[in-house]
Amino acid sequence: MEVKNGRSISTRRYPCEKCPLRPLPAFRPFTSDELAFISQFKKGELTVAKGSTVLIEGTHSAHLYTVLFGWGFRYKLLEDGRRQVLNYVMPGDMIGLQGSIMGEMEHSVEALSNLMLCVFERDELYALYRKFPSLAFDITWLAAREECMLDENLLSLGRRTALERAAYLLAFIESRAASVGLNGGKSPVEIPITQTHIADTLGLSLVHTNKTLRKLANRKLIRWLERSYVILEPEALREIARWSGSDGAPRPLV
Amino acid sequence: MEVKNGRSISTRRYPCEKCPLRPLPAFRPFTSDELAFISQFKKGELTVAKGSTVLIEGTHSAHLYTVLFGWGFRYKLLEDGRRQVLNYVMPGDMIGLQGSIMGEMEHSVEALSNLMLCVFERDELYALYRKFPSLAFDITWLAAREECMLDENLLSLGRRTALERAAYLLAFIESRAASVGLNGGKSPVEIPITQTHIADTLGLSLVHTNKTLRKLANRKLIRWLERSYVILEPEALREIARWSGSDGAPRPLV
DNA sequence: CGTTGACTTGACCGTCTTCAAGTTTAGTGG
DNA sequence: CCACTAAACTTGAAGACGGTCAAGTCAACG
Repeated sequence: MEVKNGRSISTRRYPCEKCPLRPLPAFRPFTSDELAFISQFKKGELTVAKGSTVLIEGTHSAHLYTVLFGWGFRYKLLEDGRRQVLNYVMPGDMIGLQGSIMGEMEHSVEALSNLMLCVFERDELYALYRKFPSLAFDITWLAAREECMLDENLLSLGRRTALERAAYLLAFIESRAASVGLNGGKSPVEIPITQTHIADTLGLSLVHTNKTLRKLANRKLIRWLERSYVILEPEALREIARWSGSDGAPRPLV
Repeated sequence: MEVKNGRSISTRRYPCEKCPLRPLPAFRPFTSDELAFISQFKKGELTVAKGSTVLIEGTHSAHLYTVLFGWGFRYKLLEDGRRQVLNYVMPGDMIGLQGSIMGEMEHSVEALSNLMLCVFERDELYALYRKFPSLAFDITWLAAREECMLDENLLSLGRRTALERAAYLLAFIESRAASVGLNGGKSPVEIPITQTHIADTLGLSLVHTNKTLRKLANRKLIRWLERSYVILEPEALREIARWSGSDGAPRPLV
């Protein structure tokens, strides 16, 4: 095993046939043909340490990844350092697709926890399109889903108040995390992010974010716990944000 | 010709072989095979009158469109009527893909000018994936491009000031419009939107948007002209927004 | 045991919102 | 052709929401 920059490439501990994600109800069932193709499409596993950067804005990447375990986030920077978190990445999410298709990464990705990724070759993506149209369709599906999430985030930043935004963000992350078993069996989901991350997601200052989260905590909708948030009442948060929630229909997993 | 709700379906005045968009340098060249397939994929043309709604959030659509002429915008609403404009659509942009793939539309689309659309059948999309992997790849390309634009818009809403946001938005629209000849040959691009649209895009109030645009107009970077804005100095706007601009590499057109 | 990163809290200030009252322009019907 | 209306834009004033500044506490870490 090779270790560098908080990254290490391991042998394949999780063959696709024994993928821990695939059996979850959140994902659509796959045919054995599809599974066999994905299995040879997958080149290995990459472990990224908490806090290190997976992909960097402005660079080219020879790889494409799917998250197997852990949390991360996508972000962009302004020249003077202002940072905007665009979305969070969780198990089942593909990262690096935009860079694979358009050439250069337009955003960066950082690990919020230790992260395990399935590694694919960018150069083989086109072969997938030629040989497995159903998987190609799935990849477009994933891109459309990401677009949907970004649309909702834009609505949030543009038109929701600070309290609504915070409620939306936490309810949103909770629902995604719960659907892929990120709570690890425990019922209230625990999100490993700092208030700085939340502030950079909501487009608010750190100070104001702190005061806003306190309001939610005072109402006992969330709880603070050693550098992470626990979501106690996702339903109440959704109501504050006036968010109906996402549909939860099974989605593809590549 | 049938007319209903400001919509009319015409015979095919623009066969794909004589597509006015395709020769533009903004689009990648296509093989004759691809062109032939797209030509039979296209079912007709739809004309939508300025101000009418093309697609509605929460509904299912049997169609998928590509914009041939004109301007429009995608938006989402909050229950109480707050509106967020997500992005603008211009010639060469595909609309309704998200709904075609995921079933239900998660946003609405409205025409800013009279709009002419190429109409495709949602049900034939999968056949395209089976028969023309190169076009399937192109569709993913377009989805990735949309994602890129949304990321930049999120950065803008979250981390740019009102003046920077306005400058970014106008420079952004200008560069997209210019690349597809929406200026109609005239050098400064004229954007047919109201200040209400701009406000709903920037996440600002109408009053503050008005005052912010005035600052840009006072510096002679933009000019107001009969219910539309003229962009005089895109370069200066980009500098205010600290935006480097998009790459301008040829993109696919389906 | 000093340093660092994360969180907290209060005070003050400015950007942006809201309210209110206008003007101008385009469209409509008498 | 003109009065009427609605939509879009404009402007000023007051106030709220959120930002910035400053000075803390606390836990983890070498």
